[in-house]
Parts: sequence; structure tokens; C-alpha cells
Amino acid sequence: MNLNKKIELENCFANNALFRRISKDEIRELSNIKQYHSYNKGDIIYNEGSRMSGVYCVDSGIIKHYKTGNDGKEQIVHFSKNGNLFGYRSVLLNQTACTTAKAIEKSFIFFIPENSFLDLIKNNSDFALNIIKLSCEELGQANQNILDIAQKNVRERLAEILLFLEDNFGINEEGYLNISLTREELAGLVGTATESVIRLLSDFKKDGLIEINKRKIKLINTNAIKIISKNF
Amino acid sequence: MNLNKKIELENCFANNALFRRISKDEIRELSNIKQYHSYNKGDIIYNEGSRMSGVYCVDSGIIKHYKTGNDGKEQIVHFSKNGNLFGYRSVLLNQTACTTAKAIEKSFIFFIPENSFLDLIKNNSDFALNIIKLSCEELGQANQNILDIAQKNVRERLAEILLFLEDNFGINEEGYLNISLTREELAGLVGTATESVIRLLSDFKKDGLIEINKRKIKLINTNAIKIISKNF
DNA sequence: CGGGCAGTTGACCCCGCTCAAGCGCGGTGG
DNA sequence: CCACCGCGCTTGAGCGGGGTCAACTGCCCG
Repeated sequence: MNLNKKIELENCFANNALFRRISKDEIRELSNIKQYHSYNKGDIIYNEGSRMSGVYCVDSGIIKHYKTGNDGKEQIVHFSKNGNLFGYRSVLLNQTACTTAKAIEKSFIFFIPENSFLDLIKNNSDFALNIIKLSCEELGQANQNILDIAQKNVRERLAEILLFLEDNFGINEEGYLNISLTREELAGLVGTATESVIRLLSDFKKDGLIEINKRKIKLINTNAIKIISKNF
Repeated sequence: MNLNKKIELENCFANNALFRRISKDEIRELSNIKQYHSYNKGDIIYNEGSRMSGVYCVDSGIIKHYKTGNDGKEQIVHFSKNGNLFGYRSVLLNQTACTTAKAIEKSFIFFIPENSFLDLIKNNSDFALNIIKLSCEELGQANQNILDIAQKNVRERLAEILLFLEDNFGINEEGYLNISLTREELAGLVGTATESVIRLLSDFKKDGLIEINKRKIKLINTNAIKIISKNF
């Protein structure tokens, strides 16, 4: 734990809406006890069902949160990127993790021990309110997700997911999505079979809606995709 | 607003885990400003997309929370029963309601204005923590729901829903579920077509798993239903 | 008695899942 | 350096779960 890392944490927190109202003292307190870890692509931060001893805050990278069905198929329910907090649900409810968290690219993550996190919530009502808002936002997204999976067909859902990915992770200078998922992961996000994702992506490409370069996807005709997604 | 109602509110709060740690003063404050409303079966408390001016706490009755798909089909994402708080998501995020709330039976509900609710959160860290836990619980359920709808077939999901209803609402002296849903509502909960629910209920009945009397359902062979639901 | 709504049943058929085979490519070891 | 292996990706064929449509019944209520 060197000074450099401590500064990074303070930066992360200072730039993070979640931590905006916490005092310098509180940040210093957090800085003294937090840990900084790096994870490689594919590394698991924690498994569904494991007991948690603290919460995590992403400094850089992308984390996928998924549940595993009875047949072993992954259902991705959420992503975390820089500035995002995760793992708080299990800590607050004192339950085991209800999802597995896995890095889908090289990621750097802060770990905040349970007690420090809970103290911060108890002593700082602004922070508590931010955590409430955070979980409420995730709840709203989850409810929307339920509606989509229950009522939209796979084509519509895939279109929606592509728009979501562009919205949430942005595009690089060449126009490609700033997130790289395997076809299987896309399927696990859409809630369908890998082959269906492949066929539909191929359709979208044929219709000039997207460009595909290996795992990199570029949205060409966003309007048409929006219409397909049926989100108004 | 008579004294009777005030006492009811205090009882409701006193018996409610959510409000357990709030002081007598705070309860009195709430009692002075709260409103008490009754809703008949089918009455809408608020519509998806409407702006909220406070939160609701169920005294008695059952509220269904659903989103409406593009084709008008309802997807039920949650129920509220006595002691449950709802509407807090929109108030906290200052967003319009993301679901419609409708009474499925005669219900009595307290209304707590936005400001009182927010003040309580800011001034009482125990209450804030309870709200956090509440939304975290709903989030966990929503994630499980996503997995189920994405990966289980209709038969498995219907079995799971029946068990959930028994668990959550209990049974009356005759063994029937303490919640009465139309086939269409059941379909909107399972995420399928009404006809599919009807056929599967009929199958379950034929196999001696359940008894049906109009809208009343009795679970006979809970173990077999649990096996069908594939929840271990 | 008639209208309307919830429930039921049958017929049809299509979306999308599954299985199988083949391809491309990067890594590894001989 | 090449051969091989394995994994991710792709494509085709087949079929079955379940959605849709239509018709009918029963029941409530005006």
C-alpha cells in the first residue's frame, strides 16, 4: 500500500458522485484501510454464494455480474465500470453473494471492509442517501429487464442491448463499442442461445445496421436499431 | 383525519420492522402529516410515468406493481402487502413511477409526503439503513426473477410462482392461497400467455398437485411442485 | 334476456433452442 | 517450423415449447 495508491483512491472518490459529500477525514479514514487489487481478464472477484467481507469500487476495467442457472448457463444481470460500487447488497443484508463477479478485462478495484462501509452509512446521511439511490437505480433497471425478457423477442432484446452497451460504455475513436464480449456473453446478457445471437448479429450486419470485426461491434444505423428495439 | 386513524398508523409503524427504530416523536410527526386512504379492488394508486409526491405504506390489502409492455400486456414485478412500503424508488430518485400500482383487493394505505420521508431518512440513520435494506432485498428478488424468466420454461416458472404465493401470502383455514389472481394476472406474473397458465394449472390439477376452485388455488403436493420448479 | 368478461379448449405454426458439423485462429509442444 | 489441439465462432437441419387465433362456455350484472 503505497502513497500512489492512496492518492488514486482519493481521486476516485473525489470524482465519484457516490462519495462526493464525504469529508476529507472520512476519505482519509477509508484510504487508510482500503485495499487496492488488480484482476486479470477472467479473474473472479467473488462467487455466487460466497460470504462477503466488504464492498468493491471499480477504479478501472469492467466487471460482469451474473447468476448461473441450473444447467450452468450464465445470465448477466449487471456491469460495473470505473466509479461503480458493487457487493454492497450482500454486505448490507448480511447475505451471501447472489451473483458471481468476474472481470471481463484487466481491472483495478478498491476493496472497502464491511465495518468501514457500514460506519460511513451510519455516520454520513448523504452517503447513505447515495447508496439508497444506487440500489434504487439498479432496481429500476432490473424491473425494466424483467419486462423486456418476458415480453420482447430475441431480436428486439439484442437491439436494445447493443444500444445499452453503446450508451453505457461508449465508443472508441474508430466507432467500435468500448466493451468486448464473447458471443456467449452477449447471449447471457440477452437471455438466449449463443447461436441465436450469432445469427441475429449476422442479420444486423447484412442489413447494414452494424459492422463486426471479430469481437468489436460498431453501430452504424442507430435509428433503425432503436426502432427494432421498440423503445420509445 | 380522526384519532382512530392516527392510532392505526402508530400501530402499523410500531409493528413494522421498517419503522422499529424511529422515535415516538418521529412517529407523532408522521402521524400528523400522513394521510389514510382506502382503495377498492381494481383502483389504481398511481400510474407508470406519473410523478410522485410521497411514499405509501400498506395497512391492509394487496397491491400489485406492474409494467406495461408495448402491446399492452402487464408484467407484474412485485406485490405489496400489510407493512410494506412502496413508491420510494421514484421519490428518492426524483423520477416518475416506473410501475403502475393497483389494488387487487380492498386495501387501506398510508401516504407519507415526500419531505417527511426524506427528512426521516436524513435524520435517522437506522431508518435510512432499513430503506437501503428494503431496496436491496427487492433488487435481489428482481435479479432472481430475471434468471428465472430467461432460463426456466413456463411450467417451472408457474410452479415457482405458486410456491412463492403460498410463502408470501399464506393460506386460509381451508388451505387455499390467501391471494386471488385472475388467470391473466398469473400469466403476467409468470411472463407467459393466459392460455398457457390455464393449460398448465389444469395439468397440475390432473396430476394431483393442486386443487382449483374458481380463482382459489390450494397446493396439495408441495414437494412435487418444488421439484418441478427446480429450486434447490 | 342479452352483453360482456373470465375461463377453457383445440388447432396451427413459428420463434428460437438444440444438436451436429465444420471453420479459423492462437497457443503449445515436439 | 509445423502439427496438433482446443476454443470461439458460424452455419444448417430439425423440432418442440408455447404464443396466437378462434370458438365456445359459464357467470355476473344491467
